[in-house]
Amino acid sequence: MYVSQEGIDIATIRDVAKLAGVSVSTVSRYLNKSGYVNAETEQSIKGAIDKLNYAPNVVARGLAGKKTNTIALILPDISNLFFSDLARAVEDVASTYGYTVIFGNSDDQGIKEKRYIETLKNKYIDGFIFASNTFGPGDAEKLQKLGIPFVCLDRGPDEQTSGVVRSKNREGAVMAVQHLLDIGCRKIGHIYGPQHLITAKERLIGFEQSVQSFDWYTPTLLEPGDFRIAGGLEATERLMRRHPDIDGIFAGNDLMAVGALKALNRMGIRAGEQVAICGFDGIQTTEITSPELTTIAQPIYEMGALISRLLIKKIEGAPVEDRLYELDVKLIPRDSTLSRETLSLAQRSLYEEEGQ
Amino acid sequence: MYVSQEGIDIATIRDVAKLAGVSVSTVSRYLNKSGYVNAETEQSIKGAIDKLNYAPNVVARGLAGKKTNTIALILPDISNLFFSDLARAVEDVASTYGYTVIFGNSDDQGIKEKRYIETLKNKYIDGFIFASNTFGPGDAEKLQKLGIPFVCLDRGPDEQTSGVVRSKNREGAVMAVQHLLDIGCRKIGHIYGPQHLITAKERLIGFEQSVQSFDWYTPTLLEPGDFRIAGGLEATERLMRRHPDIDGIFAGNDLMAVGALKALNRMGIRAGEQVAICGFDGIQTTEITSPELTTIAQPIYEMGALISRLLIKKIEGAPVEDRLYELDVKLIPRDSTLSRETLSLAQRSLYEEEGQ
DNA sequence: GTGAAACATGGTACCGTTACCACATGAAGA
DNA sequence: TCTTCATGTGGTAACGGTACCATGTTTCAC
Repeated sequence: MYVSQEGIDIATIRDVAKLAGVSVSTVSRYLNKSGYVNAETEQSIKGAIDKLNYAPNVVARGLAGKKTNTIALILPDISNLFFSDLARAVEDVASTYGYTVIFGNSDDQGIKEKRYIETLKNKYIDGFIFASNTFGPGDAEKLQKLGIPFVCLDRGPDEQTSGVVRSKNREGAVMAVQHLLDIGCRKIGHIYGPQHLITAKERLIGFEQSVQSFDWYTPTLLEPGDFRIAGGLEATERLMRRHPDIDGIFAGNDLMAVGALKALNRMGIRAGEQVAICGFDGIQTTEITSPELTTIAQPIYEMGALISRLLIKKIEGAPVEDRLYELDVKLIPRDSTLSRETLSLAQRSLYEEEGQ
Repeated sequence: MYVSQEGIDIATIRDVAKLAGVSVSTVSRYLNKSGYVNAETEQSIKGAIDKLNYAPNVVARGLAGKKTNTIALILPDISNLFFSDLARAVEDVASTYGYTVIFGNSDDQGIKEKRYIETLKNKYIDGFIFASNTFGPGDAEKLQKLGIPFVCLDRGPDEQTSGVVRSKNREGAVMAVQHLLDIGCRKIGHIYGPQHLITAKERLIGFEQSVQSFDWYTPTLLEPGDFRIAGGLEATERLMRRHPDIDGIFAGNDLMAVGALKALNRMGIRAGEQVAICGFDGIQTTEITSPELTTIAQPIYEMGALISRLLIKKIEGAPVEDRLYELDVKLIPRDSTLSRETLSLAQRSLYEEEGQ
């Protein structure tokens, strides 16, 4: 059975003041560099702090100053590869600036999200990062009223009211199609994600933009998916049944691309050779499949780093433009999109690697 | 540029008291159910709270009562699949009990871990979960002195001083070997993880235990890896070069098993048919490879749920045994370990699925 | 009828900081 | 000499709760 020890009392600012022979005000000024402190006094305070191993109580500070050096990261699901990468970046940056990160899983349910906002607002959280898709104008207004800064991933509650970080989804889709065309694809299908997600929508638009002028293009080359493996798998099956002559698939995200890979595998179709596959996101998993997945990589880490830096700047009152920050995506060609040339190249590099 | 709005002042307990026509003490008693409150009084307090949309300030509560309803989860790296799954479970349970979760990435560096402890102890964190491998007796003693409860994943600072949750690693290794033998393997290698990790050590012991009586066994069938994909890949290459007749590999964790798969693939060896592979952990990724990976699955979610439930019980003073909680692992046979029989079974199920 | 126990409520000193104001000193400029 | 201002320090009321103590009223058993 657990028995709390307690007892050990931690030094307070009063203890420091007493030991240093000054007032708490002076110690406080020293700690916050918020006023005059004589050089000698400073030394004796420093000594007292060392001797007592004193560290300011952040809770008391929080109460007095309404600032807790804590930010909240609300995302759909931390166990989702994309978001755990993002979380890592956010925490890295936050801890550099002396902030602590609280996370919450919304499962894209508005109620859960609101619950986090409620709970955390009276914990004096300094700011929020929303990577969740259910964050709406109502929530934004509430936070604004409370004076709590926030930034959003992918989509803001409405343009211009908050910083939004996302990557160039439309442009990425165009790159994907171009790449598929480059390697020789002549009939490309697209598995698109849930259209309430701006990322999915933009990628679909980019795809349509790129292919509509081709005579092989028909809207039945579009197939809905759910941004998950299973959805990608089923969508691919439907798509291939409808258009057995497809030679390229652009999946709206990597997980669906993995599903597509599985589907082709089951159907006995060689992915990368008979049908090329290109995903979107650049999650770690794309390196694990075989063939490895070609993908349009979002700079996930950079996005996380940028978004938390933006938030911290807002919190600390630095000038921050409340606008859309669109980051570049990058094509990472791998074996799931082999052209005749790249095929031979890939094989050559394979030999080289074996020779090491 | 961001301009904090502030202004909107939140109702305090004093506002509630005034509106309800009672004293703050009475409201406080009502809120905490910590004393007598008349039924009528209760109603008017309830009314006032509703009208003012009052919610207690957790920071003030924290200062007064040294309890913040916040726990910290210190893990090596949130972007690691295993730990993000774990984090999900921890947060799920914690939020059920009204707790908020702070996370920190230690990268298995003791210094970072200590830094988190320092930072968080004066945030009046209620308790710690350490999933990090650098948590030592010194840290434990410090927390104990401070009266801050903690629990550990996999390994405690020393037996009996804290709750430790892990799974049956040794037993799992035995299961893995048995499975490989069952499907017909006659020469099995093992890629073991870093031996300062108790999980890696136990799995190695389990492996040795299971194979040492066979005449084909020789210590050169053991190969070190780093618990990551690259390490597993290289280890497999070394292993296969040394023993080209190996027909089964037990990798110390799933990531290394993925590496092994990649290595075999490069060498032109059909994983699952010529050489069987079994991993350990049960991370999501094992379903993504092809062939899909057989693995000894740890009950990751249950482990996370249990560990946070233990911590919360400790925090709330409920009786908790400070002991080792060992959870069962489970063999998940997949295509990377096909026996002749299972091979035919697998193919049959494949046809069935296609027929759907 | 009386004392004890249960019920009900209010006052206020903390919890550990910060922010503001008051005050003192010495140097510089008019 | 008298302001003015930079420097340096201390006192203390917040911040928003909780917890303890004091005070009063009922209720009820003996």
